[in-house]
Amino acid sequence: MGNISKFLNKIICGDCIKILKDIPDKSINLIFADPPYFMQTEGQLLRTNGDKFYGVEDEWDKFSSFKEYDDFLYSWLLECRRIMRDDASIWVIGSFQNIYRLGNIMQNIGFWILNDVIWSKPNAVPNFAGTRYQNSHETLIWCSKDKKSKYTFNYKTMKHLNEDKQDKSIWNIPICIGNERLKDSSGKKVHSTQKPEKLLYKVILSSTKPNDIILDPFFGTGTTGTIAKKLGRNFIGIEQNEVYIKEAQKRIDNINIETSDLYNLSLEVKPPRISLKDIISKGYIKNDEPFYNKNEVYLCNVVSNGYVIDRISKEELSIHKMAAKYLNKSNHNGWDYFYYKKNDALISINELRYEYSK
Amino acid sequence: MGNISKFLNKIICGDCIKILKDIPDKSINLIFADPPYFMQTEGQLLRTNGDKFYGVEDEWDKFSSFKEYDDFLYSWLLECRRIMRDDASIWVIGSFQNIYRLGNIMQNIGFWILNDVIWSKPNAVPNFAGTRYQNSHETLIWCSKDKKSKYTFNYKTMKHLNEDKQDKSIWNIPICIGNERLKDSSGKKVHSTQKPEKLLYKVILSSTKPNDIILDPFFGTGTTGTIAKKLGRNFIGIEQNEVYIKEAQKRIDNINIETSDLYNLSLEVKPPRISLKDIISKGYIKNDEPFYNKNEVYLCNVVSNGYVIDRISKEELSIHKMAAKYLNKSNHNGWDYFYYKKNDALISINELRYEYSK
DNA sequence: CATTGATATGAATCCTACG
DNA sequence: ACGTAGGATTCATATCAAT
Repeated sequence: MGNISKFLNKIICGDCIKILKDIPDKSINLIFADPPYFMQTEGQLLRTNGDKFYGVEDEWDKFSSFKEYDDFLYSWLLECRRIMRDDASIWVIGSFQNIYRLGNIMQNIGFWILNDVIWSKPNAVPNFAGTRYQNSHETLIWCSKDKKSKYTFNYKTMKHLNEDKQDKSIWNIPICIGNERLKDSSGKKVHSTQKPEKLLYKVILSSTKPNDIILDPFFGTGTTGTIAKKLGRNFIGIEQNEVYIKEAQKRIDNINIETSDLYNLSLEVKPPRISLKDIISKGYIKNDEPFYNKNEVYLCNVVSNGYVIDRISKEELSIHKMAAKYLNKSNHNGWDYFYYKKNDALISINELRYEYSK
Repeated sequence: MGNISKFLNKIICGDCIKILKDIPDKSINLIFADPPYFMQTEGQLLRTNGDKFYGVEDEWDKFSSFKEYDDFLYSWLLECRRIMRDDASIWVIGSFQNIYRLGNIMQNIGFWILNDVIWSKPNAVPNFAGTRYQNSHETLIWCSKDKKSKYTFNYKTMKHLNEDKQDKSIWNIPICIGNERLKDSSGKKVHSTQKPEKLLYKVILSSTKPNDIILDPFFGTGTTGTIAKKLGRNFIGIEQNEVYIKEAQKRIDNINIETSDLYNLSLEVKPPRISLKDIISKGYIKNDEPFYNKNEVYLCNVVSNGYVIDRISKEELSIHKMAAKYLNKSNHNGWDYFYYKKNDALISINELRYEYSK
């Protein structure tokens, strides 16, 4: 055990579980894990023209049984949980072959599922033999440390990037091909399962803050580190394969942060928590000030205790309850609803909050 | 134990596990199960959108841990496996709260996952609090009885219904609303998680044959039975709630089979398995007959053993291997490739198979 | 240079009847 | 049970050659 700083923005070579044991307790903000899927394939698969299909034939994906695979998952997931800060969260990715092992074990350990997210692949490999539905997605599971723990979710950022609509649990992202796909000098793919950058953008952007520490126990060719750096986050990578590490390091070193347009994106500023009473007492608005709706209909007046009083019924309520009443709803944000007049111009009372807090 | 026929097209009222025990071994072609799930936040057993599940007087409400819920799943899934024919398959549906329990147990029991299918809901309920991604999908898991067992998949039917493209593991289907949604006399929905008919169409149409027996252990308001009847399949429903049973029975009785255009769809006809040798011996084509490609290029001649001999090299191969050779591929369907001449007209040899088998 | 067409390829639990 | 041979089967996209 020691200080976390010596691990920052490094790729550590070696066995994932052994290295995780060196990381201090509660030191990590986010974990992204893309473990071996334990694809139980036999023989070889031919394309419809008779060519061989090259899927995952790597040694790192071989396990003898579910038991052995489950034990492996328990080992690193337990370590992950230990090193997570109490307000950290964890993402894992898998496919139908392994995701029901992963999700089950994560629940057993005490992780609390926040979402399962479907990575929909528009250009997935077809089912050559026509024997099943084309498997055109993978599944991510996103968990907080336990049921009651806090976590980061940059809701507004994700909404903004989704054409101002609440982002959904299905993400349509092409598989990693073309220039983004790392290839060796002979043109062969370096890693059989390199993840697309867009996938990691969404994961990291939605569930971390700038300068957070993101750990990836199966670093591969470093998509997690690449995006962490582009978004101004710190990463820690763990990987056994030296070829992958070399390629990942080169890839990360080549990043020019200046060109990343998402780096300075900050939509998560929350309005200052100030009461109407504070605003009155500081003289930003006077007692008895008339309040209007956006259509300039005069509705109520300010009371010195921070409530408003209805023009006709003389009922006193908070701005939120009063706005809800006018809208015949059970609640509504009063800051967005009421306006006051200054030199005959209609001004949202919401602006007072920001003025006051300056 | 007894004959299966007494259960056919009936809704049986009572405890799912008890009733399953009465069903004979290996008698069912397909199981569709939409089980209740234990929602930890409420401490109650709920269906996949929040509807309370009505168990045998408090019995189901006592799930206080994953252990108890898992035991419940094991119980009925083991019975399901017993009553499945060796070439049967099973679908289950769930959401992130329970699907990782379900999938894990199904694998542990020995079921073999064929696909997991995502039901993408374009009109899902938004996340009002803005604390997570909108949960806009549910997950179905489709399994054969074990790794080596056969199963029905009507590939061509599904392709035909998907604009002649191979159907995918993500299905975009609106949640059940409008006229399809059953409502009681006061206009309240009868069942809060009634599944859309389109979902069951895809399940049943893709993985059963006409007259197959489909069992649904959590029948609810009978969408499974409704679609089974419309598609000329038999159903067996198990349900505890008498209100649901009454509505389901009414719904099924009202079906007019004539209105279903999918009832007579039969795209799964396979070409007759006949060898070229048979065709020669019956005189449909004569020894030494010249074969051409579709561009009328003379390539090879028929040999009496059912092979063809290349015009120039004199190499003898099966029609498939020879077609592949001409196309510089490792294999190809010879029936589609070769033509012969009759009265100067170029005719596909494929037609001979159908003529012969008439 | 733009357009068209051929070729390559990506986390895959990918055939089946018959002897 | 196992091997063999017949014969059924592919989608989206990037790249590169040809027009």
